[in-house]
Amino acid sequence: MAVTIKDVAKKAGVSPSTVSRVLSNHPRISRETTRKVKAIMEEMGYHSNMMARSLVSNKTYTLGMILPRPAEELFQNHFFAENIRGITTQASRNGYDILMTTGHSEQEELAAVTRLVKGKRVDGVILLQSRRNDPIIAFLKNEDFPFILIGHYAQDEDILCVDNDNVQAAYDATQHLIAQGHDRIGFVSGPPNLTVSVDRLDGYRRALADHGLPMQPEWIVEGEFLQESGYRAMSFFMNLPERPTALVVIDDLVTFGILRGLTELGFRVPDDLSLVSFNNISLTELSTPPLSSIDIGIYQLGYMASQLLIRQIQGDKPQQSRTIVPHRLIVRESSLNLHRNGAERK
Amino acid sequence: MAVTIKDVAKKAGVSPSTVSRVLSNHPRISRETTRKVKAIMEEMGYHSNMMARSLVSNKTYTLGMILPRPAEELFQNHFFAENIRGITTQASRNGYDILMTTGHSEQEELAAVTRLVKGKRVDGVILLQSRRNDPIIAFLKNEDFPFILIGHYAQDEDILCVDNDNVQAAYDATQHLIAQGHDRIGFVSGPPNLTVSVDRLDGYRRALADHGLPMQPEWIVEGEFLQESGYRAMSFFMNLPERPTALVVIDDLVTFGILRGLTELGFRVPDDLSLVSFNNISLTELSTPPLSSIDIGIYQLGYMASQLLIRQIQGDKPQQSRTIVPHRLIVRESSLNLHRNGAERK
DNA sequence: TTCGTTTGTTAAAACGTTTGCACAAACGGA
DNA sequence: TCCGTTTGTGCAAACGTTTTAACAAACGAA
Repeated sequence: MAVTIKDVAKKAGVSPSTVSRVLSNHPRISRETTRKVKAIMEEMGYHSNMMARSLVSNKTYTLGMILPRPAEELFQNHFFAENIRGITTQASRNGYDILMTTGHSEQEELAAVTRLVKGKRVDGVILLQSRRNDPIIAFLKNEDFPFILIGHYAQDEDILCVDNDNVQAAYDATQHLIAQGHDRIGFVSGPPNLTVSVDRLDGYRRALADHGLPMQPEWIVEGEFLQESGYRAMSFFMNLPERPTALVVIDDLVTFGILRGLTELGFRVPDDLSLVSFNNISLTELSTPPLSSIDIGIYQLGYMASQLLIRQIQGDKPQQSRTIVPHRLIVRESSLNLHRNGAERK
Repeated sequence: MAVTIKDVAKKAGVSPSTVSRVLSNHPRISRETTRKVKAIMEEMGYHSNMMARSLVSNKTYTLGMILPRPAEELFQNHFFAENIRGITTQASRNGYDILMTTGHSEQEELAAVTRLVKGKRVDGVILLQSRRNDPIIAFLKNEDFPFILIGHYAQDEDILCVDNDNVQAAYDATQHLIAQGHDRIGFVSGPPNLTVSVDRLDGYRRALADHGLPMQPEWIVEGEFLQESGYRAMSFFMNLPERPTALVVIDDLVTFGILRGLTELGFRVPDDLSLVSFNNISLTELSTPPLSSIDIGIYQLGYMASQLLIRQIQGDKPQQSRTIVPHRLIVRESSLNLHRNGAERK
């Protein structure tokens, strides 16, 4: 049916091996043969069969990726497109494709990875998130299969990963609010089993401590990466006898929930409550008021992950296992102390 | 290295062919043999090598997908995650994976598809968008390779696709505004070479005609699927001596641009200008005011595309080539005539 | 002239499956 | 008892590559 290496060989009057070597730029092939074979490949419309090729070479030029399951999805959503774009851009630049799968339960996810790895469908795997005691990480590590994690794995710091310095990022956010004159700052966190929640909470605590501000345990609220969590956190805070005047929020989406609640109750941002959150998704600048947010370089996280994984596949072991993508605080109206610039708040 | 069918065969005391048949549930294999072989596969941790398998069977159980290029990206962004989620969910339910590639130019995109198709890496292709005279469509059609388009291709109605009835959707949007008492309705369109722009403009025109409202050519503005386009359209409209009182807008993102501009200039929505747009991305309900939008079922578009493509691959030719995913107008504050309910506008 | 080296090519095995064909054993009807 | 059919299994070819080892030819130095 399709044109094979044999067809080309026959027409060119050479052996299949020669054609294969032309394909892989073997140094021992003469200029004349190369020219002739290439011309005939062109003429016959030859394209090499990837399946046959990778069967023998044991390489697929494909990276695997597990899509997050519905539960975590909302968090990933905005993150997602941008992150994937980074991953695929860099991958394709190196001649790699991306293979995506999903699983509808933790078990199915593991089965999917197993299939990709054991079935030799991919050369490496990119993990978009990790849970505590992640069985997928255990499996990949045990198989000694190349993989990279976006984020990091507190239980094993030896794992190749691309991450932000979330402690510092939260520190910066908190410090920014302090600099605006706030001394009653709350924190809206995410699920406590995610490293990202732990890290950011830590940064918040350190900033308070370094500036001699007291830590109020009731000013720390946990939730999901969902709008509703923000809404709930908002009503909790606004019903306290002693309210915070500013919040550091784990995710922009949560902040949208807070904002909506505040608007409904007639509170104003930043006057009644200042807000800084994380991720800097595109909508933060469209909201009213525009939201201050920490840009964590989502595209770059994906981009670097691809790059480092491909390097590792090609045998280029990186020096350190953790690569940090820099973050940047984008100050917008939601945390600007417009009306009482620098003045202390009563 | 890895466990092969031969290893299993040897240990089970049968031939490789028998093992292979156990794998594919061949009817002629005895219950006893099946049991034994499966036990041994389990014990040895056997997983079949996909490359070898698809080399001979000529099937990959993989669907290909080309990511839209940077230029179109912003439009796709919100669309994207949701759409992909639909595609992969349904694909994985049928045992298919998704292979993604990108190209940085039209030529590279075509090369990528060629590689996937000719290299036998995928069983079918999903196209997320189409341009006029799309060379990819021409190629796939010429190769008689299974593919499906999300959207439709005006130049060839015979192509398998999943689409919305965009004419009707725009009709509904326009009619809704008319029902709110508007008789001066403008339209903000997208790039004129995209079918979606043409269809929606058409629906808008028909609705006006059916209700006896005159068409003002200067009330139709073209742009990109970008915020900035909205901003520009807004200043154009608001500077007209005779302004429209409502707009139908091709995409939610464009509406965000309009909204921002209006807010800057001190205009209010819906009082000074009512707005209805398309796609109903998650942020429409978070904006102030919340935006009326036509929900086009992005997830379902992806879901159906997967399903129909897989059916076609498996030889199940569908009756009609075009499948319509229903749309739904979600009315929110941006088009509700709150203060003068039903009253005619002067 | 001789022989070691370089250059260009090929034959054949291997990668891990699937599948058409052959064949033996078991079965069942006459 | 005989023979046609069904049932269960194995042999070997095929899928389209890559790659090792071998070899012939050309070359160049002694």
